Order: sequence, then structure tokens, then C-alpha cells
Amino acid sequence: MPEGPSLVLMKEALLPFEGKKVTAVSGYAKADIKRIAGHKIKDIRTWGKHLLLEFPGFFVRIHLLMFGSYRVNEEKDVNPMLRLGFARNQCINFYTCSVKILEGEANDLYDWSADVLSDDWSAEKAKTKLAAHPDMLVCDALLDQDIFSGSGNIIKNEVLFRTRIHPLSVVGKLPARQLSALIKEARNYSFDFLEWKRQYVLKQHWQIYTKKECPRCHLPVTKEYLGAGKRRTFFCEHCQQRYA
DNA sequence: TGGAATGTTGGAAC
DNA sequence: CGTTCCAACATTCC
Repeated sequence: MPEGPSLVLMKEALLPFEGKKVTAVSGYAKADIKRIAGHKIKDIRTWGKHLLLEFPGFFVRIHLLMFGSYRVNEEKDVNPMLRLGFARNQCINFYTCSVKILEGEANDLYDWSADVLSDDWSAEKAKTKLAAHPDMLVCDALLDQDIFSGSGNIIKNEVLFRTRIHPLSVVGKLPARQLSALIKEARNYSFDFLEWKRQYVLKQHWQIYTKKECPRCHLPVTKEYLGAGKRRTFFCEHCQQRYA
């Protein structure tokens, strides 16, 4: 489910509820979700992997983590973390997710220039942030939500393959051209991901993620658990150059 | 069949 | 006390 592009699709599915009043709230989320009742949803937006439901004076932040899911106007067999009821029996259900309520306006708390899918995305700012972390591995950089908000493990793997950069390359050692390509492709692949996911054909377009053989040179793909979070990483030793 | 995983956090352990 | 590690998450996939 949950890399940035999947959140954009979720937002699209929820858009019909913008401007609608929440008439009932339930769920086992620990946050004070009752206060949502009676308020109209002012705005629905995303920041990376965060879904933001804006109400007057506060907003709800939903993160699907690894296993989260949602349903519109239907129920799953498990209890929802958060259920929002509307007129005429309409509802939104969120399952197995993180729900937080934050005070004020989302605009005051989020920097949309970090969101790889945002109209406000700034490649320049990403470059500045990367320059501030010269020792960081590129496989970690592409998972850093302050630099590439919305990028996840699939995007990481595919972007590194497309740019032919080895995951253990060091940010500060990347030649300017490769650094620019990395930043550009993080956004570019995210939009490909979005459209492929929309068409239910995402998986068939994976070039390296979960693959056994490199599509370029046909040598076996290497699979290792790399980076600070030891995340699953697929790469081609032959086609992806290591800058270290 | 069940181990691993598109993710993050909170708290234990050191 | 800073850093690291790991479990947990009313799950789903292959």
C-alpha cells in the first residue's frame, strides 16, 4: 500500500468527502478522535506518506505504516482504527494505521517542497539537504522523509537502478551529474509509480525490485539488507556503479 | 504454510 | 545520557 503515490490515490478516493460533515466517529485509535464529530472536512491532502484531513483548528494525520488499509462505504471483518460516518450511511474506514490529531494548520507544520509528488517539490532544496549529509548512503537518503518525502523502499530500489547508482554509494562522493539524476529520478519514477499503480500494473514494471536477473546485463541480481534500517535492497553489481 | 514485508515509533538495552 | 536495536501493528502476499 503505502508509498507516496499510493497515498495520492487514497486521497483521490476520499475527495468526494471534502466539505462533508462528519456525523459519527468511532474506532480504537488512542487519539481524541471524538472531537472530530460535527465538523466538516475542510481539505484532504497528502504529504509524502501522510494523509491529512483538515478541520477548523486541527487536522488528523493518518499513516498506514506497513499494513494499513482503508475502505470507502464498506467494512472489513476487523474493527477500524478510525471510522468516520457521514450522512446517508456513507463512511470511511481506516484499518491498522497510526492516527494522530495535530493542532493548527497543516501548512504551518509541513514543508511541501520536500514531497516528491507535490507541485511545490524543490530539487534545489533536496540538493542542499543532501549536501548537508555527505556521509549518508544513497540507500538511506532515498528513504529519508525530510529529503524525499513519499519515497519508500520500492522507489528507492527502482530509482537506484534507473540511475545506475550502487545503493552503498556515499552521497558526498556522487559526481554532480549522478546527484542530479538521483534527485530528478526520485520524482520522475514516483509519477510513473502513481500511474502504474492507478492502472494496477505497477508490479509488472518493476525492473529490479524482487527481480532475480538484471534486465540490462542478465547477470543475477544481488539482494541484501542495507542501510540504517537494513531494508531489502535489490541491485546489479555490474550495472550500478559504487561511488565511495 | 508461514516467513517476510511498500514503515514508523517507542521503549528497552547497552 | 546518547545511540542502537527490536518488537509491535485486530495484515497481506507469495
